[in-house]
Amino acid sequence: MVGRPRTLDRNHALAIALEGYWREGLYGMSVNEVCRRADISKPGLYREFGGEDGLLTAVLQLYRDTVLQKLYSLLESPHPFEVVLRTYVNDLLRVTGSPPGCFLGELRLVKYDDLGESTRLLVEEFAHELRENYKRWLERAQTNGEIPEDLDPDMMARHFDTQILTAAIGAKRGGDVAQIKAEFGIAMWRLSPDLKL
Amino acid sequence: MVGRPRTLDRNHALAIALEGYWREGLYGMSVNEVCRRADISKPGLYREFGGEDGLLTAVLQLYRDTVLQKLYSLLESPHPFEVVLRTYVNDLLRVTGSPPGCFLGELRLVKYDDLGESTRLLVEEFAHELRENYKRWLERAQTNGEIPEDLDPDMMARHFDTQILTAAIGAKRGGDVAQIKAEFGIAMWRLSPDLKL
DNA sequence: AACATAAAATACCGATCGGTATTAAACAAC
DNA sequence: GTTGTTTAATACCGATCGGTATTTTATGTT
Repeated sequence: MVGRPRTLDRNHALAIALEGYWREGLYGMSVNEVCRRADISKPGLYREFGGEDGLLTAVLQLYRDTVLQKLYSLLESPHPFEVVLRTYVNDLLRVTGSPPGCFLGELRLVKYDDLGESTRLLVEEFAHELRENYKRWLERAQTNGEIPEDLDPDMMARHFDTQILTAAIGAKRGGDVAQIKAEFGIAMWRLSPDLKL
Repeated sequence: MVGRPRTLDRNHALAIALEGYWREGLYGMSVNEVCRRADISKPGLYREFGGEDGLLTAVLQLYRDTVLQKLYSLLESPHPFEVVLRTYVNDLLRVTGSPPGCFLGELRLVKYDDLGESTRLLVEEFAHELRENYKRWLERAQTNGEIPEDLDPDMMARHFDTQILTAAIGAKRGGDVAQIKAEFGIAMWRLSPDLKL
């Protein structure tokens, strides 16, 4: 038995939702607004995603599988530490194309109760995954003698994570890119005193 | 001619509002909630403060005249750089008493259009004032030879401001204080390599 | 053509938001 | 005690939120 053919384009809706939540933030978007922009009905969205929590988990998965995966491959590349770091920061602060800032990072900053349970769990998981990638990258740099070896990798990973998030926030707020880079360079002094961004 | 005697306690309402906005954030409070907690009527609040914009400017002024002023005096104290820095960070990360985090810092992170015009201007003014205090303090430390002298004071002030804000965000989110201090120490390496917090 | 099915869209739900019109109450002056 | 003035409190406004009950529409099956 078949019913009325579906016209809802899930991938298109997800792309619209990601763009919206990424650019406007959790408090700047709403399921109503997503429906408006994606030109779908609200019951359609709820049938497809179950609710805002389900929508956000799907959106976050999309973000991970597209944006974050590329960062992970960059971190695994065999290029020198400083080259990878420079590329990473420049990718982060690039204004063209996708919205500025880090979508995952923004979700990590919202209040606990403002995320649904599934979304909150996924945010935790992806944040951990991101830090683990940082850690592996920094450990390799240590064994290559590119950064000091007397620092705990976990410590460095958390520090790098924090500073990247800080830079992303600055970029999102429209801060001067040169200024953000300069501050990032100072904060990275312990790891890479001669860093040129 | 005199009318009905006023029962609205402006200072009490302001204290309640500051506590609320500081602890719950802009998106976690509302004028309705302030009225509920302070046990005042909504028209009363609007007569006294004009609206949410007016309420927030008054609240922000109260924050500056109480919390920030104490930090300014600390920054002007004749104690050694590291002593002041240690006290400053410990005050910031102390959990007891007032809400965690920095109220001004949180307002600086909300989206542009989510603040009324007066509040936005005051946030800008107080953020500038704070950075100027940082700058004067750091310049004195430079002339005293306590921190490197080859760094631009404006640059250092912005860096310090950013890192303090980052630490405050971490504290507000209930992060481990020792961890936050450790990260702050790494970020401050350029200014004070032997910093003990 | 009649029917079952599944997705579509309209229209609604209660709650909350920032803000206000309106009415009730407490005082001084007369 | 009546009047004028000022404040307080109740009750409301339109908009928006996340979420849903209900109805319409488009298909395949019989």
